[in-house]
Amino acid sequence: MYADVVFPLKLPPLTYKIPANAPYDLRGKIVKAPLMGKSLYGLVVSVIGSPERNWKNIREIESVHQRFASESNLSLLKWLSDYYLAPMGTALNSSFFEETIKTGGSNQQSAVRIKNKEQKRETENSELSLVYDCIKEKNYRSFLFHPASISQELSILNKIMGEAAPYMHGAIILVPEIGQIERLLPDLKNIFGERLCVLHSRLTAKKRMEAAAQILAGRSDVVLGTRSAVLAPLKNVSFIAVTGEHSNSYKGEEGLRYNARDVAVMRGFIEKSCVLLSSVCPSVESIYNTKIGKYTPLNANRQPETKRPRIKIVGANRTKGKASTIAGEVLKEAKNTISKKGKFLFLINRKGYSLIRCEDCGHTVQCKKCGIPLVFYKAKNAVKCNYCGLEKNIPESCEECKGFAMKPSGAGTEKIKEEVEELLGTKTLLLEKERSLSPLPLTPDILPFVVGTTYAAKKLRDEKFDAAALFNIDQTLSQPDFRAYERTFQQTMQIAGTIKPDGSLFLQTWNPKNRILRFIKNYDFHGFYEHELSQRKTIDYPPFSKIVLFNISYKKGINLLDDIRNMLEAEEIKGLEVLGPVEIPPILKSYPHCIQILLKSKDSRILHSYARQLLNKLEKIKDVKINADVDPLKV
DNA sequence: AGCACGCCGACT
DNA sequence: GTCGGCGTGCTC
Repeated sequence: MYADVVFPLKLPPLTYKIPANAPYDLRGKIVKAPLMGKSLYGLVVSVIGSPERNWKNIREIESVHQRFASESNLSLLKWLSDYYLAPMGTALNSSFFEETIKTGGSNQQSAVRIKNKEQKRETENSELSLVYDCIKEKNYRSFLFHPASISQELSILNKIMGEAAPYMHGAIILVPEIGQIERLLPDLKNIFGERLCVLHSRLTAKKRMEAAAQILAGRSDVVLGTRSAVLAPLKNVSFIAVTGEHSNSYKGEEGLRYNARDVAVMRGFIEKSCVLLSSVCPSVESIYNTKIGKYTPLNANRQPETKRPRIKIVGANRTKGKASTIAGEVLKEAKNTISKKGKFLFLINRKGYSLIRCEDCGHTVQCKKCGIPLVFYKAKNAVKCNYCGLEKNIPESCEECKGFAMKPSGAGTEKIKEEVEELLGTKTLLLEKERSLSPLPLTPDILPFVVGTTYAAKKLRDEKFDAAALFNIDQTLSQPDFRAYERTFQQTMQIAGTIKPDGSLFLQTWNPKNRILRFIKNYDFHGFYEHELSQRKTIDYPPFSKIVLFNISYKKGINLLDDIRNMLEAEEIKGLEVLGPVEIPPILKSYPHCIQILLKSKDSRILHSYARQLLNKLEKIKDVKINADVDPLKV
């Protein structure tokens, strides 16, 4: 008998001989086996009668250890590897396997103690009884809850957890960012006590190991954490919550590029658990999934419309020359706010002072290597590439038309700061990612004006402002990505959430008539989703199709582009659309060239089988690095 | 992940 | 001439 063993390395399962005296049920157990002259821990994923191929030297498993994976865990592992086009070892590596091995693997199972607080139960005739039933009876079902506010989102979650605690066996609660763990921790600690453990990427190796050991030993069966916690090594899972389900943070950009929200749904399906997705601004994709019956909407629990800040669309100053970037109406409101000792937030998603543009031909100075605009920093009197770090003097003449009319154009945080200080006679606090590392010099009581990127908005989430102005909404809307409108809508809703309910949010734009801005202004979720879905349908983009993005990084350009084009054209597959190949700016250092291919199909099986084939072919080419991204966020 | 092999720069 | 840098490839 032979066993397929997966190691936590970038490798597919490897075949080993099972020693005669080995226990019978090896599947899911940890074994020690020789690999490259060393002895390594791996996971048995299947037991087979004979090896798949005649390997020259099949070696024997050295020792058998504790169980790591249940049947469900193995199914999930397999799915992760298939779906995200990664070797199984990569999937295992993301699944707390190393942490388990290093703890020495305590094997004893202590019974889960359930705090059985007798709480008065109002007869629940709301939709929530669907959720409770689903948890109690171990049925798979995914729900989508669209609360009116973050506090409502969290209070529903607490209510469910409190109610279902006695019959919940295994639960995962996901938050998009580490900072949001704090908000849920006290209440969950109160409900679950010792059953609760926290899991996120910034835990020390030791703490992560401790958490893994607690979970594996069955002492912890409720896990609160970020993205990676969706793969917590729980034996049973009866409830998975994904808060802020629209968040981009759930998608990984390296290693196994999984989307924790989608993994949550799949894990729920495999484990027969209740999955609750929630967001104050759900993703278009999730809304679509409620429309096709994949998710069950929870509408009745949405509170009646709460008061929200007024959103005002303001046209940008059209007069050329001396006119300020900040529109008169915004300035007036800012003055008004400061006179009342209120707090005003200026937001612009561009660092530095401005860009440099040729007034003759309209060309913007760009980084030749990265193909993105160079940012002008006034204090340094230099332009800088925020991507590769290149810094140089402002070019005297235009590289396109050779003219000499190079002028600052557009605005960044520095320029807004300069204008605010000049026009309102007040100091401002500049809050940017690199500039002010924690602890923040946060004194908005003294400095009512804060200028920053949207990073500032995140940092200041719990700081309620009387009013805010957003300057770069046109740029966000016009990003060359099919999700640009969705992101703009979500970001703006998020910013609106940081303003007092009776306050105002100003959106300064060159196109006040833009349809998306109307949806935003009116908090018209329904209208926005309908509009966006119809747009996506006409161009056949997600959620009406599935996509996989390939990045092929390579060193020296013999005609790889032509080779790949020929390779793709050789076989045309029905129901599959191939966009590219196109040259794009390099993404890996030491690989000066990059080619991109986008695969798109309505049928995810066609898409995946072709993507896997293509990946195998591309990996055979020498001196290339292939990166496959399934369900990419940025296209 | 580690470990071997291989191809260009610094140097006893 | 060699030593050694890391960049690349392989592991049943």
